[in-house]
Amino acid sequence: MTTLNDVAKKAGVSYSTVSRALAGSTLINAATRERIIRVAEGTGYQVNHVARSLATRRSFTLGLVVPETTNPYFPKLIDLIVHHARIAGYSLLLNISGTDQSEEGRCLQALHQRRVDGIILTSGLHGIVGREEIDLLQDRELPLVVLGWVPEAEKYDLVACDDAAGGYELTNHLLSLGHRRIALLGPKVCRDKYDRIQGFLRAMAECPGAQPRVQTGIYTEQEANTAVHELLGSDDSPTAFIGFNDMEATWIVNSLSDAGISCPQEVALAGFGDMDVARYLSPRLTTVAYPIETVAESAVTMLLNRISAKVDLSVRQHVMLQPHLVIRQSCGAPKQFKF
Amino acid sequence: MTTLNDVAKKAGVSYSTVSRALAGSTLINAATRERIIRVAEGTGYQVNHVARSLATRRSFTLGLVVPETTNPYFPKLIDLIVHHARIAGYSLLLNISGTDQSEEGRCLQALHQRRVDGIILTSGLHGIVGREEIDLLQDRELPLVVLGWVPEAEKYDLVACDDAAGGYELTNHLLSLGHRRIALLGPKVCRDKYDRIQGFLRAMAECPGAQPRVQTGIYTEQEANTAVHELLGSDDSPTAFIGFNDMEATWIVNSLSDAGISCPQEVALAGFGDMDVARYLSPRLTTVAYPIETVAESAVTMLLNRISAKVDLSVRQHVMLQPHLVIRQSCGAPKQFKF
DNA sequence: TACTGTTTTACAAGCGTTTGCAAAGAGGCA
DNA sequence: TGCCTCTTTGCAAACGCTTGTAAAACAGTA
Repeated sequence: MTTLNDVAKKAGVSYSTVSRALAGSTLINAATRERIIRVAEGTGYQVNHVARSLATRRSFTLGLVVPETTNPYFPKLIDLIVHHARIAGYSLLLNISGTDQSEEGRCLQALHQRRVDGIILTSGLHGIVGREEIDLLQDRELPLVVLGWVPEAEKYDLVACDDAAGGYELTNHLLSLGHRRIALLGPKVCRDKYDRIQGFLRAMAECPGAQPRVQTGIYTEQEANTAVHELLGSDDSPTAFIGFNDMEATWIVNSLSDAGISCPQEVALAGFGDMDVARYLSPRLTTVAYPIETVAESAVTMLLNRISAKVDLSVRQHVMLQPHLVIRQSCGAPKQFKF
Repeated sequence: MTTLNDVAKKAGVSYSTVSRALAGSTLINAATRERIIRVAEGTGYQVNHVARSLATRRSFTLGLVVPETTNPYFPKLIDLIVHHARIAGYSLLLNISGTDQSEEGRCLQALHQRRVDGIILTSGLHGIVGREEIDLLQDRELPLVVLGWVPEAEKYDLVACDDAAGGYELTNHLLSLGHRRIALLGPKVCRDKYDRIQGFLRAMAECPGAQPRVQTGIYTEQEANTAVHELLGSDDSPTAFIGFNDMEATWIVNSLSDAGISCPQEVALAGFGDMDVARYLSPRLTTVAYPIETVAESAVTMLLNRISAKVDLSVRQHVMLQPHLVIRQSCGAPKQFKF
C-alpha cells in the first residue's frame, strides 16, 4: 500500500511536503504541489483516512441509527441523509437498532468506539431506549441529533414533526366529509403530545357527535385484518378508517377488499406519511405528508453545526416541522350521508 | 477522552498491560485482568477503533454500495447485510451510487480511502460502472463481492440469481394458463444471459403461437402508464402483463384500473421480486421470489472468507441462486380462453 | 557582501492502539 | 543460597497521517 512516504521519495521531497500538497495548504510552492499531485496520481496513492482521523481527531463520518427498513419511511430517510452527508464530505455508518430498538444502546456504543463525528438517532415506536449510552455520549460532548419527538426532549438536540397537527387536520377533513364514526388503527401512541393519535382524538372531541375508535397494538397485517373485521361487525361500524401510517393503510385496504367492501364508495380510508406506496395503492391514498426531506436536511445541518461550531452545548436545539394533508381518492362522503 | 493510558495510570500498570487485558490476551494474570477491566468500566473507557485500525490494519468495517433505495429490494438487502455483518463483528459504511450509478466509482474510492476490510458492490441496471476503480482495488487485493450478474463476471467474486430461469418459469406459468399474447414492461436487459427478459423470450419462443411483446425504457410510473395504454389500444392487445419488478407491476395495475380494466378477470399481471408490496397489492401479486436472504448471507460469508483466509485470489468465486415462482391472485386464464 | 525578510521545505512530535522482545518476579530445585 | 524456568509486565517501535516549529533557500536592500 503506497503511503505518503512512498510518494515523497518518488517526488524527492519530505512526506510533510506531500501532505501539505495534497491538503492544498498555502505553505507550498504551486509548482511543487502540481508535481507532487501528479506523482501521487501516478502511483495510485489513496489517502489513508484511518491515519488521518487519528491525527486530526476527526473522522468525517456520521453515525445513523434506524430501527428497521420495512417501513419505507426509513429507507427514504437513509437515502436523504447519506446524500446530505456526502455533499458535506461525510461518510455514513449505518446501524439498525431493531423494531423493538433493543440494539439501540449497542449501536450508539459501536458508533462511539468508531469515533464518528456525530450521530443521528432515529427514535422509533419506543421513543429512545439507549438513554444511558446517550448520557455517556453527551458527557463526551459527541454531537447527537434525535429524530422524532420523545419524552424529555429538552435534553436533546432534536428534529421532529408535529404529527398531532397532521392527525388533527386529517381528522377534520374526514369530519367535514360527514364522517362521524372514524376508527384509527395503529401500534401505539409514541410521540407523546405530538402523536397523531392525540391529534385525532382532539379533533374528534371538538366535533359533537363524533365517535372515535382507537385500536392500538396493531403491528402486523394479520392483526390489522382481525381488527378491521371486528370493527365492521360491530353495530356502529366505522364509516372511515385511518391507518397509523401508509403501510397500515394498505393492510386495511386489503382487508376491506377481502371483505368485499369497496373503498372509497362504502368506506373512507386515509393513511399517514405519503410514502410512494400511497400513490401506487388503488384507490390512491389520501394521507398526511410527512416532511421527510426537510427532516433529513435539518438533521444533517444541525449535526454539522454542532460538530464545527460546538456552540453552547447547554442550550439544546429543536426544530418542529409541520406535516400537510394530501387529498387523493380514498376518502368520500359516508354512504348514508347527504349534505 | 479517556485512553488506554488513563486507564493504565488509574490501575497502576502500563498501557500495554491494559491493552492485553481488554483484548483478552493469555499473557496476563487473571486477577490483574479483572481489576483492569473493572477500572476501565469505571472510567467509561471506550476503545478507539480508529487507533486500533491503524495499528492492526483491520478496520472491521465493510463497505456497501447500492444504487438507490426506492426499489424496496435494496433496503431489504441493506438490512440483511447489516445484520450479518454485525453478527460477525463488522460495521457497515453505506454508499449510494445513484440510479444511474454515476457515483459508483467515487463510492468505491471513498471506501478504499476509509480502509474498509471488504466491499459489497450491488450492481444495478447498468451493471458495473466503476471498472477502473475496481481494478485498483483488486490490485490492492481488497476483497470485493459483486451482487448481480454482470458481463465479464469471471473477473469478480460474485453472488447472483438466475433471473432468466425465473422469467422462464413465470412465462411458462402464464402460457399454461392459456395466455399467448404477453407483454413485458421494464427498463432494459441488464443481466446479460441471466436476465429475466431473456428467460421470458426463451419460454415464448418455445411455445408455438406465442406473441411476446417487450417494451423497454420504462423507468417511471408515467412511462408505464403510457405503455399500457398503447398496448391495450393495439389490435392484438396482450392478455397478460409482466412487470420487470413488483414496482413496475404496481404501476401497471394502477394503469389498468384507471382504464377500467379489472385484474385478474380481464387481464393477468405478474411481477418480479416478491417484495412486501406484492402481498399488499390488490390483487395480491403473482411474482418470482428473489432469494434475497440467501443473496445477502452468501455475499457476507464470501466476503468474510476472502478477508480472513485470503485464499487463492486468482480463482474468483461465483454463487448462482435460483428464484422460484409464487402464485397469488393476479393471474387467471385469458377471457376468451377455455380449456 | 552582509543582513533582513519572505517563501518554501524538512524535522519531529503526537494521535491511541498493538505487539515483539526484553526484563523483572516468582517459584522450584539442587 | 544460587541458578534456572516460567509467568507476568513494561518498553518501545510501528501504523500513516497532521501540524507547529526550525531550518534552508532565495530575493531584495543597504
